[in-house]
Amino acid sequence: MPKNGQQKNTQRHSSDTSRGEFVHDWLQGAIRDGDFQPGSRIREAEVALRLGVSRTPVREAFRRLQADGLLVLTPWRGAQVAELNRSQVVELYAMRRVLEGTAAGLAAEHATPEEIDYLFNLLEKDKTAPDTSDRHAKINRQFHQTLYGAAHNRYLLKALNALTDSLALLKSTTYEVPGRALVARDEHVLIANAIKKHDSAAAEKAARDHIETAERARIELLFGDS
Amino acid sequence: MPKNGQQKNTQRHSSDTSRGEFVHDWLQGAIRDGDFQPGSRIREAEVALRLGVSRTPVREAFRRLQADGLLVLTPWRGAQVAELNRSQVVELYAMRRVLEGTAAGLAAEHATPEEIDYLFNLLEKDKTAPDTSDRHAKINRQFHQTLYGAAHNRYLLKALNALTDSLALLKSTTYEVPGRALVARDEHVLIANAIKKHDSAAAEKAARDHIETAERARIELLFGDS
DNA sequence: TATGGGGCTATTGTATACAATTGCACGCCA
DNA sequence: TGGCGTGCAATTGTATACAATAGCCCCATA
Repeated sequence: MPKNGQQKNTQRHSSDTSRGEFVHDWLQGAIRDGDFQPGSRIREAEVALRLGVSRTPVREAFRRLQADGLLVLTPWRGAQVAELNRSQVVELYAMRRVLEGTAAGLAAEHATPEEIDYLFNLLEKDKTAPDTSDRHAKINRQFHQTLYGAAHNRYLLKALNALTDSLALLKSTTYEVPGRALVARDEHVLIANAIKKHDSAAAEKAARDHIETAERARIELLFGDS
Repeated sequence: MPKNGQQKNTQRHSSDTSRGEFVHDWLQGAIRDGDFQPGSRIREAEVALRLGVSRTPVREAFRRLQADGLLVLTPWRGAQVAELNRSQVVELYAMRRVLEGTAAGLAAEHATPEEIDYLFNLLEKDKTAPDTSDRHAKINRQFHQTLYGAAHNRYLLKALNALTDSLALLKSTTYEVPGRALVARDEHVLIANAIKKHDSAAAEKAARDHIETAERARIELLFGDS
């Protein structure tokens, strides 16, 4: 069971969403926030008890999270939070480099003026934000999320969200690496500028480069070598 | 309920897979083969009766298929087979162009000699195969599936499989377009040769071009204009 | 005849009882 | 003392009963 430091909303789902949906969202959030450690086992009955529902909607949520790659279900042994080994992390970043680059390239072609404005808004906010890795990480998420949306391709969006969720299994943030926030901001500026100029190729390259440095920071953080 | 021309294996799932898994696979196959029309409603009870299981495993399968994008579940109204409108088809092919190109590029770097051999094997088989669109479509699937595997990236593989499943919603095959089989074979040869030469850039380009002509054939087939 | 409201039916959402399987602990035997 | 087999407890898989909801049909009324 999660440690539940600041008491996640464990009570009453709004009446217009099904319990299964509610459980799914709760679990997804709990995994994202690191309340469940990767590799740890999650028992249906525990979750059901905790959220005040029966096992049925819990099982449905488990199946969907399995399809999303966040849970590993073994017959008769139930659910474990997925773990990423080194080669998986490498493959994940390889994929992300491609998709993030594609998203930036498409955004350069299809982004609306509002979306572009919002990107620059976030950059401004990032510059003036208090210097905590949490804060930067949050703005970072918004930046990328906006970028994904600006590509206007629902399959790409879905795939990128799936990658982001898997990445959340790594728990720590590359923003914990000293100096990462500044480098990342500069890289974001490059991406945003290319999008504003509708320079698709430049946007794609900038995004790929950005993911590459993020990957290096991540590998450093995780494995302590290059 | 599907028409079930040649009697799909509706009886007894092998005892070592759960009923939920069995139902999931059966439904996935049935949708792929066009036994359920896109947009048509699927009732839990019907499937349960048909496969001789209770509604519980059926619901689990529904949830997973929803996550895969094959079903649309509306609260209190159940499941409908997903439909693709024109913009979705365009977005889907844009995504596929990227991923297929990436897969070919990675395959040029990482394919094993066995995988390369198998690709050429399939090309040979395609050349000598009886000239029915079904046969070509099947070999085509194997070729692409092999290509996906040769990239050796599990996230890419998963994303490509999801796209392929969605594409199957379109039911008809571009191989029904006269002359498509020959063009496709030539394009496959280009891809395979580039992979054999470990020329990543050429492989990527060849694959993207291949998807582009496939898209044109598809649009022609679906909407009757360029 | 058109329209709106009320109840009925079909269908899904949820809970719970029960079956099946696994892993572990304990004890027996070499 | 160590290895193996058996039985039990914990946990998941499945079926089914029941609750809740939405859509439809029918009838009454203007």
